[in-house]
Amino acid sequence: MATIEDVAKRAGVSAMTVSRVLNNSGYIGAKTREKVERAIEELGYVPNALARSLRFKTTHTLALVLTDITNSYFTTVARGVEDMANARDFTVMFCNTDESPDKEMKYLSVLAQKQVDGVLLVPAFSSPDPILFLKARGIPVVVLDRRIPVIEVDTVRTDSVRGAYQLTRHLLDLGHRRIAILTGPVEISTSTDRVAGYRRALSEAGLSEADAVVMGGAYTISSGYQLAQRALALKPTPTALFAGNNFIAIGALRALRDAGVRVPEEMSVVSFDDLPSTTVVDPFLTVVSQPAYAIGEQATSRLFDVLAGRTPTTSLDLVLPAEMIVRQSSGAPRREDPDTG
Amino acid sequence: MATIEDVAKRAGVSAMTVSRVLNNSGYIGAKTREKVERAIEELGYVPNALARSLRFKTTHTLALVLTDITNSYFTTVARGVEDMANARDFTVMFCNTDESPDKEMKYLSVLAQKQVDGVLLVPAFSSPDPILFLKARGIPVVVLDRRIPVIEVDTVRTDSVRGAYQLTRHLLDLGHRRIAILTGPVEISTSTDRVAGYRRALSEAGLSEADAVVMGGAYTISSGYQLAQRALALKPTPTALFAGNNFIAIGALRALRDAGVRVPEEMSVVSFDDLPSTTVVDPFLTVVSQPAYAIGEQATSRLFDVLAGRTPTTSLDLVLPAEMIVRQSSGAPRREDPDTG
DNA sequence: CCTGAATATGTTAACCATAACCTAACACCG
DNA sequence: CGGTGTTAGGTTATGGTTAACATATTCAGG
Repeated sequence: MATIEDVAKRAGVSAMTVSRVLNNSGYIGAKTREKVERAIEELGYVPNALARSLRFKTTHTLALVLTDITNSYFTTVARGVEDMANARDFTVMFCNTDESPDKEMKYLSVLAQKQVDGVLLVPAFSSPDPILFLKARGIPVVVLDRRIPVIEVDTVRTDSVRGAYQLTRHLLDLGHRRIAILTGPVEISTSTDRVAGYRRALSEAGLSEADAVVMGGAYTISSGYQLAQRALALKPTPTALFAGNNFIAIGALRALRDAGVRVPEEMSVVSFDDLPSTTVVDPFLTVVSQPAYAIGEQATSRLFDVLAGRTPTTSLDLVLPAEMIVRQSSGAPRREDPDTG
Repeated sequence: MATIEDVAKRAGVSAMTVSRVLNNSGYIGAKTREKVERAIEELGYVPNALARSLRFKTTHTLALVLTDITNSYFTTVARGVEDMANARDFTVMFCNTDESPDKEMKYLSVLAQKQVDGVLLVPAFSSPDPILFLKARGIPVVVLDRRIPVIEVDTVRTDSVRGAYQLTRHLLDLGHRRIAILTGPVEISTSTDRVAGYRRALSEAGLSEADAVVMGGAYTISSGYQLAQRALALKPTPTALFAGNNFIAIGALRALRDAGVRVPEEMSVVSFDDLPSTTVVDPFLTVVSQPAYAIGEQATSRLFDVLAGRTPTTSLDLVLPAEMIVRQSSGAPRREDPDTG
């Protein structure tokens, strides 16, 4: 790779003159400019961004640290981040933590070393440590998707409470009274928020604490499968299942298929998170759809505000609304005596 | 962010001594080491990778340039790349080109500036220019998914010819004789290869050139929808559709649904690319499944070989086999006089 | 013809980390 | 006790770019 010095030699000028041509700064004679431009062309020179970054203390690079890019929800978030970053001539590094706090910290350390200008973080865990680590090193962070309790940090997320409330309310309106919620890890805010919305809807409908059926597992297909199996074994059996995310929904639907339980005739199913429209011919699942792309965009936009020094005194907690989409997987419960399993 | 000089001052030693502690090189007294380690701890110091990279001419960073991370196939490729890179302590920058050669070149220029150690490229177009650009700057490239004609470059891809042959053969074995292939842009090697495999199967089955129904569009859902509509309007109407990728398959299935054509009773459908198992409850589509994760892994592994100087004289063209999975979307054609539409 | 502003280009130092080289103290040997 | 090797640490220069400063040329106006 040619350096600015190589270009300078070839053009018969000093490196500084080449720099001026490159950055259009200061005075440059017309002939000199031409000579320099020719030399740049001939050598295929591109400036070394490392050297620039070392001087200017900015790398024009962001990092997106998430749990698993393979989850279509995060894929879309990532796309929103990348588009917004690209529009400002930033590039994005991406890192999968697989929900491992260890992997997360390792990545954050590497990212700090690589001097990224900012980090977009989907925390693996509800610990303030990763945030503190970044703040201690002056690296701006925006947390996506999940809340981090205790600590002050910019956050962009979906209104899980309201989304869960809406879905539960929808089921209640259809006549369901025994609704099981199959949710992710209890330590993660999305889980607790969705359970909170679910409980709120139940209590508003006059149901008691005892009517709530909360089953916690992980945000995975296999967990969804197992939770649904356990829900089917309950007496009285729930008439509706509320899946805490798309993976749990897929797992639950498979469990129902394997158990020969028809949806929605024998069991209604609703889910937080839609399935990607690019992989489904005929959307069937009643869902609350998260504004994944917008979350990526908004979080990145906030990060740029912080980078530009446009930082209001208070930290942001941007809560975007989810959209409920009623489809065929939810219907009225079967007409039976509601008190017999 | 603290620098090595800050640490040195705090520990009362020179920067070089700190460097020796960090890299475990040279002699260090036990007390000195302790003092330095304490200072590092207290300041939360992490070494500046930019400065190191500037000296060592390696950034431990790769770039993955692809068309759209939102396509589940590429998401999985990306995951394969990231896992392999992470195992060697490399980070990955990702870039969506949206099949635009312009965007692609802009990204490559930025990546060259940022001194990435290597590029994994899913080319937007069958032009050698991007490869030449990188090679001129001494940046190793591995091309994924698609062939680039004319030029010598390492490539890792699926055996499109054979995969398409298998799918076509499968339809022929079921008794289909009028099979339409709905494919992507004719300039992209995956399209031409899949059409080639399709044609080979037809001709082996004793069908003539005139029996081939090749319809080219784009690798998008809307293109799949339109192509299927046009296929339905043909006389004689095909009895089977071969979708060139997953998006085309989804579009085609939607067109069939909207036209009230049942699959597989009235129309068999097969597809190159599977749909992600994480979004489908009950896989239905007969497909050839690409080893997406392995493609990402293998390509990255090859890149590391090149970086390590383990470069055989000849360039690699690694062609991984696709796996045919027969499901319910393909069946025997309806028993009619095969010569009347 | 001289002065000062405008134009054009070069030199030095800094960003941060470290390889290569250099200095100094000490232990051990004959 | 001088010589030599080991241990422990510092100094300088380098990597590529550019801000700040310095120098040199040109030109207009008095």
